Amino acid sequence: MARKTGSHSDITGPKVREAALALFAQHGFAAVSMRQIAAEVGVQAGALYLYTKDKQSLLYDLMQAHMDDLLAAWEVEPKGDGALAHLEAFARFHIRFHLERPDAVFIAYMELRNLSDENFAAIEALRRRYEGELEAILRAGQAEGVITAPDIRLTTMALIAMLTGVNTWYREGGRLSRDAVADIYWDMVRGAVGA
Amino acid sequence: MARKTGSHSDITGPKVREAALALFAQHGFAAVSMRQIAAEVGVQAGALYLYTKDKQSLLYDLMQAHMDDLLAAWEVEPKGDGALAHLEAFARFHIRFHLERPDAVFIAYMELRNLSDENFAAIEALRRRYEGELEAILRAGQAEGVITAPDIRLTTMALIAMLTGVNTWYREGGRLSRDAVADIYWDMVRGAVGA
DNA sequence: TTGATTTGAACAAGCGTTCAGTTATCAAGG
DNA sequence: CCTTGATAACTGAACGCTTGTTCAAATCAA
Repeated sequence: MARKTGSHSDITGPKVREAALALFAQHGFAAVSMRQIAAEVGVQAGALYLYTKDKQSLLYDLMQAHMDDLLAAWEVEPKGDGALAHLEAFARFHIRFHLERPDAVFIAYMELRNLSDENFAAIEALRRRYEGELEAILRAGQAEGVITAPDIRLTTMALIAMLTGVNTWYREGGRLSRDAVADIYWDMVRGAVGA
Repeated sequence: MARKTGSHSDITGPKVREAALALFAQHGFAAVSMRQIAAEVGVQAGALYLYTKDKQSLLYDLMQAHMDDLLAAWEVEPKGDGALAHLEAFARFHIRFHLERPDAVFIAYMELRNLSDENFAAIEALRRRYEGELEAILRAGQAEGVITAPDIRLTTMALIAMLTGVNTWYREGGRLSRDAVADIYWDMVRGAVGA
């Protein structure tokens, strides 16, 4: 039976994932060794295998948890009435959510090629589900006649790239607050879809 | 005196860079070994060191060559009259140039963290020069009163992210031709800057 | 005492890089 | 046209180190 209090595994487990997340984001999955992760946690390399099957699973678990968080958070996000309000909610949500966890976002975009085939397929499916959310909003907007876009699928990809791009340059404590950035990006999104 | 014809180094040198480009793009810099590159070229690992100082320089040379190509190609690109024509030229050029060399683009975006500090600074400087080109166009457009953007620097980053994003989903022989994609993206760019 | 947790050493394999030695290629001389 | 000598191009083995992973033994908390 698992120990309730004072159990180290309840502490070490999360610490392993946190350390792996930070190190993978900084140096890249392939460039980080299990010994580096272990050192960050304060443990010997062998102990990591009590918390992960292998290095590949460690990466996959991080990415999967991130995508699950993303989809779950969007599901409960207030969305307002009408396609345009829906679109604004999505843009603001996307920027906020991604700026709150830059390491996980970085890994989810950069380390796809280090996943095994099955793991890659699983993550890709989650990503497509998220893209599908935006795509549905745009189609609704088209049906309502509040947006004009010649190719919804293309617009979806363009908007996601633009919004995710914030992570590449935004620095905490910089010129603009997150809300100010979201305001400006929402304006650009609206313009791009002709609304 | 260097031999003129039949010299293998004139062939092997480029082959090394081509193989490294393809392998780095597919698996990532850190995940590719010198022996893998050598095998792709059809040579033993030691022979690579006749063509590159070390693995790090190989990466840097690829990225530098790519950025130089980019800046040189934009310099000679016909740009039309007025800021709006200029902006359209940039958008179409960016998409075309990037779609023509997806491997180099991928590496230039994904492997920055595997560069040494000096090499990173050098590549970043080139990237900023390119971003500066777009930024200057947007400022001119603002001065001419043909675009409306509350923050030019932000708009620059947003547009570049959106345009570069094409590389993540475009597949040769897909639904849309490159020109069709460029048409649609140019429409979105124009909308995003309120023109 | 029990069982979860961690150590520390070991494993075979692979890493980037170097270098003495071998092979291939061309220019010059006969 | 053939041989020779020079050198560019490359091999193959070796260097010291690091890699992911396993596991018997030690340590720890309850």
